[in-house]
Amino acid sequence: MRTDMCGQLTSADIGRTVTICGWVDRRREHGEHLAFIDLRDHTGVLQCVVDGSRDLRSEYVVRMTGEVRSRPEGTVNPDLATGDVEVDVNSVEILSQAEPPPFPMDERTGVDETIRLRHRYVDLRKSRMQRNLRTRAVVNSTIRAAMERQGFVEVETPMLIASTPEGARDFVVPSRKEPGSFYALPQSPQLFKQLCMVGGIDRYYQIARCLRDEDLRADRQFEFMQLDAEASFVSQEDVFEFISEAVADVAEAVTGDRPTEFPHITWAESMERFGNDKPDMRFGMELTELTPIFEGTEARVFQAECVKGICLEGGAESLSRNQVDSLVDDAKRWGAKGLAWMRVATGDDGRARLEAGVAKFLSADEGSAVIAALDARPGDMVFLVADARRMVQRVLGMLRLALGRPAVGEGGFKFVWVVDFPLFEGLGDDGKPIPAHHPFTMPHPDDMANFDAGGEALLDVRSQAYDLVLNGWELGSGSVRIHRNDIQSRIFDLLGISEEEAQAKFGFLLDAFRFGAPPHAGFAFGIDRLTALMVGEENIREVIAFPKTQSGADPLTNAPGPLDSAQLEELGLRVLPQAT
RNA sequence: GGUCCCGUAGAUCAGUUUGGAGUGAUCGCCACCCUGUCAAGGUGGAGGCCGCGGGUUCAAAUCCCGUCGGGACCGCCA
Repeated sequence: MRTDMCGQLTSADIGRTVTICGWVDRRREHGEHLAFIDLRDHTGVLQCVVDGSRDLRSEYVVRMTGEVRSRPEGTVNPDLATGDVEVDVNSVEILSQAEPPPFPMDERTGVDETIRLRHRYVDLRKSRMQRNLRTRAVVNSTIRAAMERQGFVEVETPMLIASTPEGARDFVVPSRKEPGSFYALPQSPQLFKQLCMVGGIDRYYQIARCLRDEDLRADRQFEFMQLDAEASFVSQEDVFEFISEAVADVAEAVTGDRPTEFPHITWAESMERFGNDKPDMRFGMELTELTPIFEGTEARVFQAECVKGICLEGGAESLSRNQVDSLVDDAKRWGAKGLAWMRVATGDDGRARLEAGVAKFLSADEGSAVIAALDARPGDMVFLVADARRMVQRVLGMLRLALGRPAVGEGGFKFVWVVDFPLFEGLGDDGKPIPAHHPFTMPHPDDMANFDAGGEALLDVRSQAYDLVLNGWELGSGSVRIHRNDIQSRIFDLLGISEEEAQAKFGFLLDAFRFGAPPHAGFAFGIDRLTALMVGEENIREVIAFPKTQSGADPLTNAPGPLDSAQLEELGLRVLPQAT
C-alpha cells in the first residue's frame, strides 16, 4: 500500500516515485493551484505539495503518490528531519475522512488529561505517546533478552486464582459454575513462581500483569506490569546480579549509557540518612544526626529522643517567610510537633551564626555545633526536627524531598539496592509482629538469636529482603524465600496464623514444600515505573496505552459500569442498594 | 478515611482577591481570497447552563454550603 515512511525520506531519495500513507498533520493553502500538506505517520512528518482544489483536512487519512524532489532554494526547513525534500504529489486518495480532532494535535498545548484519555486513540498519534509506547516495547524486549541470556525460562501463570487474604485488596471475579464462590486476580505471581521452583524450573521469569485494588497514584495503577523472576540455588547477591544486568541493559538500550553503579545501602542507614526506604540519591541534603548536641539542652523543643537537621543551601535568601510557614504546616501535617528553622548569617566575629526562627532558644555552643554538623554557611537555611526517631526520619525525609528533589529526567539515573529490611515492621495491638514483606521471607542468618528470643527482640531481626530503588522510586522488591516448613511454621506461629489457617490460605505451597523444595530467591520490578523514569515522565499513565484515572475509571470505555440483571442472576449476585 | 489544587467556547487560558451594564483573548472550526508556505497570511462568521444543585443578595462566573469530575499527596499498596 505504501513504499516509504513519511519521516524517512531524505535528499538521497530525490527522483524516486514514492507512495506514502498517513494523517494530515497540517495544511497550508495558497489558492486553487497550490497547497502544502504535512503528512504524518509514526516516523515523522513530510511536506507534500498538492494542488489547492483537494479538500484535505486535519487528520484525514490519505495515501499519496508522487516524486521526491529537493525543495526550491530558500525553502528548506531545518527544523524538520525531512526538511530538505518534499513530494510533488500527482495522486491523492482519501482513505478516511475525519472530524476535527477533539484537541490540538500540536505538541505544545497541554491538554486536560481526561480529554486525552477519552480520545486516547487520537492522543496516541502524538510523538510523545509514540515515543513512550515504543520505548516501553524496547524495555520489554530488552528484559526478555537479558533474562533468557541468563538462563531464565518464561512461564505463564494463571489470572484466575484463589484469593489469599494477606496483602493488598484483591480484585475478585465471581464464579458462574459455583455461584457464591469467587476467583481473585493475582496481586503478583508470587506463590506460583515459588511452585515453579519446586517444579524444577530453576530460573523462572515472566513479564506479568499484577492487579491490586488499592488507591491509585502517579506511580500506581490498578493493573501494572512487573518483571517477575525467581531462581533456585542462588543467594541474594546472585539475584542482585541478574536484575542489575537486566536493568542496565534496559538503560543502555533506551539512553545509550550503561549504568555501572548499583550500590547497596542497608535499610537502617537509608532511614537515618534519607528518612525513607527509597532514597533519591541524585542529591545530597542528607539528614544529619544532632541528638548528642542537644543532650542536656535547656531548650524544651529539643528535649527529645532524636534531633536531626538538614541544610538548604542558599535557603535564607531563596525561601520567603510565607514559604517557610507553609513548610512548617507541611511538617505538622506529616506528624511532627513542629519544624524548627533558622537562617545562617555572618556574625560580628565574621563566623557563621544562626538567627531568626528558634535561634534564640539555642546556646552559643549548641548553635555553633549545629552549624558545624550541618556544614552550614551564611545564606543557608537549616531545619531541625526533634521527636521520636521514626518521626524525625519521616518528617525530615519528606522535607528533604520537598526542598531538594530534582525534576524527573534531571540528575541522571541513580540506582541503589536497599538491603537488610527488617523482618517485621512493628508489633500490632495484639502484640503479634507485623510482617514487613510477605510471610515467606527468610530471616537474616545473623539474627536468628533475636528471632528465637521473640518479643521486642523480633523488631531487631533483619530479613533477606531487598528493594531496587531508582531516583527515589521503588522499582521493585524481592527476597530469599523460606523453603523449609519448620521455619515457615515458626513464622506463621509468630504472626498468629494457626496451622489450620495457614493450611487454608497457603496449604498448596506448604504441601509443595514437603515434596522437595530447593532454596530459592527472587525479585520483581515495575516496568511502568522503569519506563516512565527512562523517558522522563513523572506519571506512569504516560507510558500506558489505556490507563485509568485516579478514581479508577476509564473515560474511554466508561468502565466500571453496572451489569444487567441477567448477568447478575447467572452469577448468583445481588447488588445492595447504595447507602445514602 | 483525610489534606490541598483545578473545573469559563472544540482546545488553552484571562476575568473570581474587592459581586454590578454585554464573559473576553489566542488557537481551532466554517465560508471566501491567496502559486512557496512550514505554528502560512488576509477578510468575514458561527460557537458559552461560567461542571451541577441549593443558599446569601436589588444583583452571583465571582461570596457561602453541598455535590460531581479531574489532579497531587497522606493513609493504604504483605
